[in-house]
Amino acid sequence: MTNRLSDNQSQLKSYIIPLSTQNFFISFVYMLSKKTKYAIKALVILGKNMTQPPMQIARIAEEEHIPKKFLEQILLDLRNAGYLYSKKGAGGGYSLNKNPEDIYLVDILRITDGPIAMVPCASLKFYHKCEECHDEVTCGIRKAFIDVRDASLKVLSETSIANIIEREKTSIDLM
Amino acid sequence: MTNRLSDNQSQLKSYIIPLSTQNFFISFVYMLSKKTKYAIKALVILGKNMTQPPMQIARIAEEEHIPKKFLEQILLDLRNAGYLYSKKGAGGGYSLNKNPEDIYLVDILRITDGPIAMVPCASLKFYHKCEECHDEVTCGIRKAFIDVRDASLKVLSETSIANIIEREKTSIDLM
DNA sequence: ACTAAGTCTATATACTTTGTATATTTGCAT
DNA sequence: ATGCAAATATACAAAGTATATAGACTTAGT
Repeated sequence: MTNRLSDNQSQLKSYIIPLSTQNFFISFVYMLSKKTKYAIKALVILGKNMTQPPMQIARIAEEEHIPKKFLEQILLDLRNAGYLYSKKGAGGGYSLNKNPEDIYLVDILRITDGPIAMVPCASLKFYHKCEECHDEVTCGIRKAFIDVRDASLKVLSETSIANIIEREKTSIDLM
Repeated sequence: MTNRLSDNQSQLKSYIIPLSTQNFFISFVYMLSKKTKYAIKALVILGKNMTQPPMQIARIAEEEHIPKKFLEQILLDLRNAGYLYSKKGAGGGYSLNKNPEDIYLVDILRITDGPIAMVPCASLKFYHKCEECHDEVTCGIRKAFIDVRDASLKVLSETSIANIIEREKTSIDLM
């Protein structure tokens, strides 16, 4: 095993490819959707608005640079999930239906983007079988991504809208 | 703040929406791409093949039910990144260029899917500014997702192809 | 020289997200 | 009661991306 390796290692030299021919199209798609970003932003701004009358979609859209019609749909989802209160008619608008301390990132993500796990077979709330999978019970990939899910789930379940608002008061330069 | 809340709470009842009208189109897109899944599978099968001669693309494709032409591109990426050794001509094929113990999920993801973080402004290797961001230094969302990134990064940096192969020998029913 | 493999570039297809348009409903204010 | 302000609902258009396929080229073994 190891002699094969060192053999390969030495032969590799002739296979070094110049950077210019590498594929630079990076996929950013498994990242947070704009929908989710907008949702968090709306909840944050409404969380800061707790003592005020309901805030209109138009105003949130303007302040956060979100397309109004798109935001409407997002707020509707959050409302149907019980996180927002809405009032129609003149003087109407949206406000939080829970305390900012009680709205966690994990809840929002599940409403707007769906599963937290990176593979469907590792999802708690949106589980479904991977098509290509030979045997899910022994699948090592699945096990690895269950661990990943647990790690990110922990953070997402501990971070509330209130936390985010609180943290906006301090600066960071750490990365 | 709290009296407004309880007020909202009581008014909510009239706003309960039947499930049937809710949006059931769940986004599965920020999940692992097929490209990455195929990459991991290929590395795993090659990891089990360490003592054998190079394995042909066609064979990997067949065993793992991966479209051959698509797999070609993926293996090429992995090879250009130094993880695979390839040999042309008769008797050619692919083999690992590192020990399975030394190939980590985080490396593979960065080659095939790009960033680990869920927002570009929280990415270590693929950082770029969020367009919509007012002030990155105080952004609470960014801070939260730096924490998420660190959590999943830890697991992805600890899990190697060898770990995955090892774990395939045991069953789990835990979720 | 022939054949078996990987390499490279371009392009087609399908699917999602993102954003827009239009019509409708609800409720406040006068 | 009427008009206006706001949310609700549904459908659809636009843009972008992943996924897959095609074909010509290069390299190496026999």
